[in-house]
Amino acid sequence: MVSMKDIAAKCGVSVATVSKALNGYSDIGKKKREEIQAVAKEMGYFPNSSARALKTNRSYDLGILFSDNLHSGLTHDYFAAILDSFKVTAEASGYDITFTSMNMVANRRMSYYEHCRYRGLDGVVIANIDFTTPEVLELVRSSLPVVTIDFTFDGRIAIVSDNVKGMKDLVDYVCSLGHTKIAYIHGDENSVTRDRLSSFHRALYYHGIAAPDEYILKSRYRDGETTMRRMEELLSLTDRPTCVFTPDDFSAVGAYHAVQEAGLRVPEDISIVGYDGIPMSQALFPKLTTLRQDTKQIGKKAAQELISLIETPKTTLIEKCLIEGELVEGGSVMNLASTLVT
Amino acid sequence: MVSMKDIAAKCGVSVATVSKALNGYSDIGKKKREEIQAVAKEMGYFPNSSARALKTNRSYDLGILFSDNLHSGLTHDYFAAILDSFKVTAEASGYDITFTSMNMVANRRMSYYEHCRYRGLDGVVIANIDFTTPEVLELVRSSLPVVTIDFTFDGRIAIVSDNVKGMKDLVDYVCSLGHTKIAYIHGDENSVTRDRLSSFHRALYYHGIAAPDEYILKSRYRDGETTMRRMEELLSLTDRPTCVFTPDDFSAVGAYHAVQEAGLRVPEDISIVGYDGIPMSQALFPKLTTLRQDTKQIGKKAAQELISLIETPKTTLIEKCLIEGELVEGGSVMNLASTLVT
DNA sequence: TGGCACTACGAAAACGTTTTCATTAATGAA
DNA sequence: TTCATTAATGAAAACGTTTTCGTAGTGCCA
Repeated sequence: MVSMKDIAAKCGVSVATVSKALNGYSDIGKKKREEIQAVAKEMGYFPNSSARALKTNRSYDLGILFSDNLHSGLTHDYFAAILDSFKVTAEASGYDITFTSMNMVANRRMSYYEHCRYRGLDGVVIANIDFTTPEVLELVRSSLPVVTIDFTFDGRIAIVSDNVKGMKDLVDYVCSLGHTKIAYIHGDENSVTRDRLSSFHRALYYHGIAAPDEYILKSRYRDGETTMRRMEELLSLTDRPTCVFTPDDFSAVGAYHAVQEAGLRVPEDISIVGYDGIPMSQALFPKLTTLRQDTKQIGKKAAQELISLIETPKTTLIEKCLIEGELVEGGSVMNLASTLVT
Repeated sequence: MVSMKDIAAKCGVSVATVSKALNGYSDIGKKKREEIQAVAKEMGYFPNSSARALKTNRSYDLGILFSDNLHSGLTHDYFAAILDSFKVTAEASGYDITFTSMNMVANRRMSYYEHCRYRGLDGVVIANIDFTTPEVLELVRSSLPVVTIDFTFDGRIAIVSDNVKGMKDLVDYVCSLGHTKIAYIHGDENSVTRDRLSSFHRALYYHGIAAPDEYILKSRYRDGETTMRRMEELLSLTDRPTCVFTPDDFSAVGAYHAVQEAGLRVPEDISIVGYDGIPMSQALFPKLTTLRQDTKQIGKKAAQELISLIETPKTTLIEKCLIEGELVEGGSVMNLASTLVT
């Protein structure tokens, strides 16, 4: 590895001069600076991030904390898409990305926070994880720059998909097609679910509709099996809903299954809507009507805010950023209104 | 940040002693060692990876080089699953994972190789990328420990999904169900495609079948649209195949579409098989018959081999590791044999 | 000519480790 | 008691940077 010392020797200057020349300091003569830069390029010099980080306490490396559980972080379409976008934005700003885990180091399991300190990460983005564990709380309460996704902490920047508006849009759409008997199979209890559920009820209320208790069932996110069983329960009701909301696109497939098993059709016999707008949703028959979350924007915004927090903390507003999604009109919701009219 | 110096001061020993005690050297008295370790834990000491890396030239950080193209790396189910498994195995061995990109540093765009040197990565795994670009070749030809996935370089360890056996299994299965008119819409030209295509022809040959030219069409991986159009061409043939192989599960959906648009049914009118075995494939109607690639094993093996290459290079065999997949029997292939018998 | 303000550069310390080698203390043998 | 051996510890250099501060050199003005 060619170091500044080598360049200094070759140019007959000091290491300090090389450092300044390469970093564009103004107190090095133009001629000498250009000579040094030329030699550096010619010798194939590259800085050593460890040495630099050691001295400056800046690593230009961001941590991402995703669920440690096997097969729920990277293989989760929604979060994978966010991560992808986050990565693109961060890299464009000169930052690298490292996964934050609870590795072993020095014969001891490190907590997330300890891991970040160990690696000298400049900041962390947290997503898709149980935000209530002590390890996550330790990290969130630390002095490290942190941005959370789809979860809000006091005094921390949060990038949140606008579930309230998203759900309202879906309800408005479904109602506009004449549905009044609308059920909701929702996901696990958490803040996202709470937002969607209350928005669901409120939006219905504005349309003068109240969903009976037996129309509100609990499943789990990305769990097609459970959602299928809940769907079966709904189908067996004497007063069956005309439209069913599912936790997400993936579990909506379970609902499709249940309908088919019962010898019925989507949307002729019953309508189904999803949530997320992952590519798969538009590969189903019929295409799923769903709410596409703006993963690209969420990831980009998260990176921008985190970097802003790192580089210009004083001028960075600590706030909750709502990112709106977009309704995707598939063919899984029947138009009851036009049926009546015709 | 509490450093070894602080511990040394508190224990009244030298920094060298602290370092050795913490790293379990045998030439520190048991009593003193334990005392130092206790104080370190009490003071919340954690090593500084930058300082350590600077001194030892070992970062315990692995690079992963995935496609830089937006929406084709992380959001690609197959590679996301491999990465997930790689991450789990690497972290269990005390390694962190950093994305390798072509970031800007020191006013210059770094190549992949330069980036690895800059970060002092101990090794890199390369996957899902155009292996023929100069930047990738530079990396592969460098002295860095490298493991490639689904691509073979001379003198480099490669972890490769066994496409030859996988395709053979699929063909054998389909033939065992009585199919003889079998088409293959294959993906872009690359080594994976070549393996599958030649295995397809050879397996058919063993069954005494030769696929006519018009049964071999070219589409692209993960491209439902194009695959749909190819499927339409096949459906319009006077001598239509009874079974069609698609590039992968995702594009198989396009084939499903084409069949439906033509007013036909899968598998009654035409059979379809996919490749990959991603979760989505089992959410289709009917469930797709496909070959599930063992992503968990591929990722795990890649991590194991890479770490072995780093830690014990002399005893590490440079070889191509074939990972077998598993046939997933969905409902998308019609049993022509039993139809005849019954 | 002396004084002053710049400009351009270098010496050296520091960041937190690891590791070599020397040194001291303790132990055992004679 | 003395010498040799082993065990335990520390001093110091080194890794590759950044950054502070000092110092020559230069030009300018009075």
